[in-house]
Amino acid sequence: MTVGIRDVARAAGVSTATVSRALGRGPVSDALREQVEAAVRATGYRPNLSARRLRSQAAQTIGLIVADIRNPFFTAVSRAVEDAAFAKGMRVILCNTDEDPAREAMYLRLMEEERVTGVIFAPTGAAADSLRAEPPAFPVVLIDRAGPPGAHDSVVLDNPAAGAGLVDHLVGQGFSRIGGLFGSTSSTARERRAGYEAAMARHGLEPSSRTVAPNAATAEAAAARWLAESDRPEALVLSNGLILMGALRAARTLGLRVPGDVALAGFDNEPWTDLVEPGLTVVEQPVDEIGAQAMRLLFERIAQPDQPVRKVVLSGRTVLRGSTRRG
Amino acid sequence: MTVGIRDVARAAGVSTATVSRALGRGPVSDALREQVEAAVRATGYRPNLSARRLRSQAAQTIGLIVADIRNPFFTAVSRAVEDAAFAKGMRVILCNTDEDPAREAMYLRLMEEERVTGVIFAPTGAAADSLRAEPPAFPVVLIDRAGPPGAHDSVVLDNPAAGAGLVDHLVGQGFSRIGGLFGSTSSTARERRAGYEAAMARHGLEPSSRTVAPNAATAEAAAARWLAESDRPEALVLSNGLILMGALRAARTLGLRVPGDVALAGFDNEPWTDLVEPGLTVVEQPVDEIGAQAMRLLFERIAQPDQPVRKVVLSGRTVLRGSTRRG
DNA sequence: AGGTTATATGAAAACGTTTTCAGTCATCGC
DNA sequence: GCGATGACTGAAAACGTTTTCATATAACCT
Repeated sequence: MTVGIRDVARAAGVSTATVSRALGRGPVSDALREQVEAAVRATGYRPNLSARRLRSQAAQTIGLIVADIRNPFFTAVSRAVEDAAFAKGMRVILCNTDEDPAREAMYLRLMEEERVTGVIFAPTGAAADSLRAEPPAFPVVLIDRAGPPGAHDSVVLDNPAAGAGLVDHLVGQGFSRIGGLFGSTSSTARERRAGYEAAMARHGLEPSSRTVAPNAATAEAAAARWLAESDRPEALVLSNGLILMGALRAARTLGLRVPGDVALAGFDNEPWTDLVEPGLTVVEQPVDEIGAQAMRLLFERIAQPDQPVRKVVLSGRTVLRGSTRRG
Repeated sequence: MTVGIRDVARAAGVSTATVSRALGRGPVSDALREQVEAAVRATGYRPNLSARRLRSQAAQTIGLIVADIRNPFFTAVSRAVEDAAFAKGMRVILCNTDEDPAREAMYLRLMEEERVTGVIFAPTGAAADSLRAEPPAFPVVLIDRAGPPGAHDSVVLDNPAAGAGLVDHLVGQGFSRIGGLFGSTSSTARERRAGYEAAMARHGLEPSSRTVAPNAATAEAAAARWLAESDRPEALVLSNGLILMGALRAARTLGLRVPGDVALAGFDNEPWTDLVEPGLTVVEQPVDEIGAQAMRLLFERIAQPDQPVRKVVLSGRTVLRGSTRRG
C-alpha cells in the first residue's frame, strides 16, 4: 500500500542500501544518486521517521516541558527553542505541567519512552529535587528555575539581582513600605524574594512578603486582600507577569491609583505593559536568548556528556515606567 | 545496554508476546500479568515508542500547524488542543509557519514522514488551495481559516457576522466614517472584511479598508500613516489582536484620544484589553472550544473517513468597552 | 604486473516492538 | 468419555529503515 524504500530501490534498479545512502549522506556515485532521486519523485516516497529513529537510535527530538504555554514568558521561550530545534532538523514535543509534580513526572517518563535526544525543562521545586536524586537517561537543561546547584546545566535570570534592583529603584523613588508578592512553586520566585529581602535589609527596611499560586486569578485575590488592609504597602514587587497582572487588576477593582495609592513593579516586559496607564515598571527577561542558550547548552552537553555542569546567568533589563514614579 | 522487552520477558520467565500483551490490553492470566509488572519494575523497563509506532502503524501523534504560537489566539488554541490530545494518549508536534507558504509545505511533508494520525492546521490562503488540490495522506481539520469550502473539515468563527457586528455597534454609537484594517494573508481576515463591507453598505456608508501583514509592528506603521492623514476615520475596525494592538499604539504615539479622536474595535479578548484605558471593544473568540471542537472533528474523521465534510461555525461574543463609546 | 588501497555497491542483519499463527490445556455439552 | 470450544501462551514473522559486512571494480604504487 504505502510506498517504502524497497519500492524506490526497485524503481531505481538499486538496493535499498543504496537508496538509504543516496538520501542520507553516503558514498554513492552521481549516476545512481540521480536515479534514486528520480525514483523518489516518481514513487512519491516519504521516509518513515519511526523506522528511521528505531534503526538509527537517534530520535532527533527534544522535549520542552514548561508550566503553561499561555504564560507569555514560556510562549516566547518556546518559540525560540522550536526555531533552534527545527533549524537543526529536530522535532519538539511541548508539554504543559501546570506546576503539577505528578504531571511533571509523567512527562519525564514519556520523554524516556520517546528516547528523546534531550529535554529543556522548567521544573517546580519538587521536580528539581527528584531530577537530582535520579537523573534521567537523557541530558537535561533547566530553564528559568535552576533548582539545587550542580546537577544539571541551566540558564536562568540573575533573579536575586533583579529582585534587589526593583527594591533599589523603589527606594530611590522614596518608597519605604514595600511589599512583595511571590509565586509559591518555583525556585525563581524564591530567588527573587531573596533578592527583595536582602535589598530591603540593606536599606534598613522591614520586608513584608507573601506567596501565592502563580496565576493571575489567585494573585488578584491575594493582592486584593492585601491592598484592602488598613496598613497596605505603598509599593508592591510582583514576581512574574501573571502576578503583576493580577495585582494591577486588584488595584483597579479597589479604585486605587497607580502609583499614587500603590506603586507596582514586576517581571516580564510583555507588550501590554507599556500600553496600560501609567505604564508598568518591569524587569525584562531576554526570552529569545534564554531559549537559544538552552539549546546551545543542550547540544554541547550531547557532544560532550562528561563536561562539567554549566550555569548561564543572564541579566534582566529594568524598564522604568510610570507605575513606580513618586508623586 | 538499554533494557528491552526481551529482558523483561526473561526476568518474568515468559515470552515477549506475553509481556506485550500484559502491558497493552490482551488476554493474560492475572498471575502472569503480575509477574510481568514486577519484572517491569525490577528492570526499569521503558517501552520504545518508535518501535511501537513502527510495528503497530499507529503514530498516536497529531500535528498542530499555526502561524505563530506567540499570537495569543494560537497560544490558547494550542493549549486546548494539547490537553485534548494528551488526554487521549497522543503526542502533539507544534509547528510555526510565520504565514510562509514554503514553511507550510515543509511542515506538511514532515507530517507525512511522521505518519501522523491527523493534523490541525491554520493555513494561509496559498496553503489552503494546494491542500485542496492535493489532499495529504492524513485527515486534516482546518481552524481559524476555512479556505475554499468542501475540501476539509473545519472549525471557524462566524467572521462575516463578527465583522458586521462591530460595524453595527459603531454605527449605533453614532460613528459613520469607519475604516477597516485587515490582515493580508488569511481567509479569516477576508471574511471579516467582507462582513465589514456588507454592513457598511447596509448602513449606506462608504467602506474604506486597507490590508496589512498581520503583525503588530507593520500594523502600527500602517495605522500611524492612516491616522495621520487629514481625513482620518473616526473609528477603526481591526481584524485581529495584533493589529488591534498596533493601532492602539499608533493612536497613543500620535497623541490621539480613544475614543474621542478615534474609536477602536477589534478581535480577541486578550487579558490586557480590559486593563488598557478606556478598555477595548473586541469580539471574543471561544478559543478553548475551537481547540476542543477541532480535536473532536479530527477523531470523528479518523473513525469514519468517508463521512461528509463538516464545518463548525462558532459565534463570537462582542465585548463592549470604552474604546467605542461615543462622546 | 602484482599486490595494495580506495570506492561503490548489494545481501543480510539489526533496531524493539506487536501481531499472527499454531499450539496447549482445561472445560463443556452430550 | 470424547470431540468441540475457549482461554492463554510462545515461536516467529513483520514493521521500514540504517548499518554492517563482504565483494567487486577501479585506481594506485613500486
